[in-house]
Amino acid sequence: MNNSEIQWHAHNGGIRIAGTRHMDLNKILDCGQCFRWRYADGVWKGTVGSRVLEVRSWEGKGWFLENCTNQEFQDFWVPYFDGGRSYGQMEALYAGMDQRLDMALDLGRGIRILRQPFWETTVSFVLSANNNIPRIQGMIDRLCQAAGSLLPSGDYTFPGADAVALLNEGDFRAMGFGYRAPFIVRLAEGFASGRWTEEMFTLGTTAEVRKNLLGLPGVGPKVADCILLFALGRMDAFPVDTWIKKVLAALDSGKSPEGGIMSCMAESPRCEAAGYVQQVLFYSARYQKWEV
DNA sequence: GTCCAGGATCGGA
DNA sequence: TCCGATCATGGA
Repeated sequence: MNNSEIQWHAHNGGIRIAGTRHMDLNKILDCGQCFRWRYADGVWKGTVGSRVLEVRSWEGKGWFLENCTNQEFQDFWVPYFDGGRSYGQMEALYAGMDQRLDMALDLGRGIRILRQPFWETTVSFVLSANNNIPRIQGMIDRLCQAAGSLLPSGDYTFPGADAVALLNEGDFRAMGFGYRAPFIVRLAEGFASGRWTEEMFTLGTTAEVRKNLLGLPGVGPKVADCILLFALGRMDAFPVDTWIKKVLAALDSGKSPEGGIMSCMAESPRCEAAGYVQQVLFYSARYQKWEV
C-alpha cells in the first residue's frame, strides 16, 4: 500500500513503513508539536484518542508499528501523519533561497505536521504559554491521569471537555498549571456546555478561524497558530515563539526588512507551506546553534 | 540569586 | 493601537 510519501505493508501483526526521507518519526514526535509521545528502549509510544501505538525503527529501513492492522493504519494513522500531503513539494518551494535555510531544511527533512485532536491540542498549547516542553509534558500527564480514562495498556486517554470540567481551579493548580489554571476551567466549561464546539473552528479562511480562536480563554496569536497548524491542518499558519524569533533574526541579519524570510513566505505558493518551514526552523533552532 | 521557557492578559498612554 | 507589568512554576 502507498499514500504518496508514506509506503507501507502489513507484516507480522503490524505495519512496516518503508523509507524515511519524508517520514522520520524521531523528528516528527520530537519537534515540539506533540506532548504525549515518549521514547524509551528504542520504542516510541504514544496515545492518541483511545489508541495506543508503539513504533520502533525497522533496521534503519523504515518503521515498524506494533499491533496495527492495515485498515486501522490507513483509516486512522495515515491521516494523523498527514499522509495526503507532499512534503517534498513543500521543501522544494523553499530550496535554494538561503544557505542557512537550506541547512535547516536538510536537518528537518522527515518532519511531518501531525493532525492532532482539536480539544487536546487546544488545551495543550494553552498550557504551553511561557513554559518549556518537559514541564508541559508533565502537566499534561497529570491532567490525563486525573481525568482521562485508563486503557488496558495502562495508559490514560486525554480527557474530554466534560471530564476536565469536573475538576476545579485548585485541582489544576495542584497539577502545577499556575496562572493557566483558570484558562483551563473556562475552556472546559465552554466546550462541555456546548457554548463552543469544534465545528466553530473548522470552516472559513485561516484568518477567519484564527480570529475565532483568539476569542478562547488563554488563546493568543501564537497559540491560535499552533492550533491551526497542529490540529486543523492549516499549513499556512506560522506560530512565532521565542525560538522562531531568534532564528528569523539570524536568517534576516544583514538583510533589509523587505528581504527577510517572512516576506518571502507571504504570498502563494510559498505561504501554503509556511507552517512546515516554521517547524523545520523550530527543530533546527533547538538542535543547532544559530549564530547571527 | 537570575534567567528562561512553543505567551496571554490587562491597564494605561 | 501599542507598550510595559504581571502572571506560576521549575530547571539551568
